[in-house]
Amino acid sequence: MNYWLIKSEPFKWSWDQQVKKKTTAWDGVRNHQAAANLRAMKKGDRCFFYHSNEGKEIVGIVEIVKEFYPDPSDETGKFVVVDVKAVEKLPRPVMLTEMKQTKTLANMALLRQSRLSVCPVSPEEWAAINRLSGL
DNA sequence: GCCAACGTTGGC
DNA sequence: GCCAACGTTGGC
Repeated sequence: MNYWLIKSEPFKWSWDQQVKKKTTAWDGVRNHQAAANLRAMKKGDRCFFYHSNEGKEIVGIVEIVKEFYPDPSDETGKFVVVDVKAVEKLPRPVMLTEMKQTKTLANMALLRQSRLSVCPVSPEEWAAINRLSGL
């Protein structure tokens, strides 16, 4: 199983909305590197759900329930979506500042490339963040 | 509100 | 194909 992190501005789409709707298409990705990550996702993979701008923290975990297919909101037909389902809320959100202070996480794609909205997470990073959150 | 880091567009 | 100008994201 692979691990990922997906970002959303809570004003546009928040964790609470994700929980309420349960399963949704993760649409609107218009960056090729982020899209490549979406294409690499497999059913059953887990993703951290990160609130950008407002919050700047990981709040929950979602699971990939459907692998990539064309983004209905993209007229060019180049970009894709995956379906994600809310799995669990972190016992305690993990803030960006905490991640920056954690040595194991220094090389995280999230920290190195702040603009990338879909990033890979290594198993070590996944475990370290779970530890920070109290899971 | 500012700015760094990118990505994209368009003139040449 | 290069590069300047511009737009966007997201942290601070």
